[in-house]
Amino acid sequence: MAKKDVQRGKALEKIQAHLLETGLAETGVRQLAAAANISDRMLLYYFEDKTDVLAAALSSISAKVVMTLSMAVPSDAKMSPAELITTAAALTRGDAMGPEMRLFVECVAAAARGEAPYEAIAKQIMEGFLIWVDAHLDIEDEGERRATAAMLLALIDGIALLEICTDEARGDLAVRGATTWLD
Amino acid sequence: MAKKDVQRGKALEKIQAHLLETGLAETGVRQLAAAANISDRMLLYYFEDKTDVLAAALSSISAKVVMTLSMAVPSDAKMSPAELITTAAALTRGDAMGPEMRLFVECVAAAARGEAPYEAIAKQIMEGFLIWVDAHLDIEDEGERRATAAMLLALIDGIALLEICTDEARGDLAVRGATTWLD
DNA sequence: TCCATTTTGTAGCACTTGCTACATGTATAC
DNA sequence: GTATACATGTAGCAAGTGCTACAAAATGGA
Repeated sequence: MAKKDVQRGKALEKIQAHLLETGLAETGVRQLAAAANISDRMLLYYFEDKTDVLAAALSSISAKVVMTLSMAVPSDAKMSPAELITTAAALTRGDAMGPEMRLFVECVAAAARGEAPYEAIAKQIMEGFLIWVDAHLDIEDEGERRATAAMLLALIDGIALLEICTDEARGDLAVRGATTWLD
Repeated sequence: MAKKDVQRGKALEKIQAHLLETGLAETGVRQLAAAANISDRMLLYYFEDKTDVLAAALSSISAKVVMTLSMAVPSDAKMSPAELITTAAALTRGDAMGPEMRLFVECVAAAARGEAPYEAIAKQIMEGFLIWVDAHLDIEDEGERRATAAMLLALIDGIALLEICTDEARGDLAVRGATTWLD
């Protein structure tokens, strides 16, 4: 029994790396199994079914994202919207979390069409982000803070979207625009 | 020859409606054909292949989106960022353009994984939006206007994303946050 | 009318999909 | 050692994929 769990864990890690590399394009059981260096037969021995594999992998990635965010900034740090956007942009853009953001967008899209594990995952990441933003906003009034947090979250996600289908320069531009206006 | 084109046009319109209803979830040739009330054999008689069908349908939808945007606002109207966000939110959210926005997000996600017709379409819609935003921004300095436009575009897209995977209330909140800060 | 072209249906191919039945190997408990 | 549970390979199924070959029908021009 122990061995199964260990092997399952190893497979899961390789599959996470695979998803971060290739997105949701290659998520067939045979492809996932190949990424984990095992047979599809074994993949479905370690996991209930394909949905179970994806849910586990994506959930783990989402947890790491939230962890990364909270580790990167002292938990009691409070910032202005402009500072927060700058910080968030530095974290989410570029190589560090770029793949995660792309994967996240694909999850949202998959969630939009109601596919099985994606809806929950997309929501999970979104909420995690929102809590992080809210927690570091230097705004007393709760109503205003929540509205600002929602706006900043949308902005961060939107910049990711913008970069996916145009280029990095557009992202830079958007960040610059945000910092000037949100000061 | 004429008949083929006419039938092709009819099929195309039904397929557009189908895509707006169901997103990119049901894009098999048989499913697209069913949506157009023809046999798959005929669909591939009217169009080169599946990619051709989707490219034609999505391209047409994207053109309509751009048209809707430009029709909704006088071409010489200039607005502050806050006014523009309010206007854009009113247009893109809700029943009027909601389906289009959802479809757009799915296109971006598909583009992220490099699938055939989606990359071009996503870019096309994004650029159309950007031009529209830029054209109605009441900002003299070109550099500042372009940065602000990119930021607003990201914000609009981000709000769409936010609404897809949480709910409408979050979108409201984000719009409120945006209008207070961008004034 | 006859011929050529366009339009349409039937059937199917080669491939991928998620998943499973069955058998065999291997380790562990007694 | 033998029984029992776990682990893993081989093979394959039923359904779905995009697409096409072939032939019959409809259409139009001479």
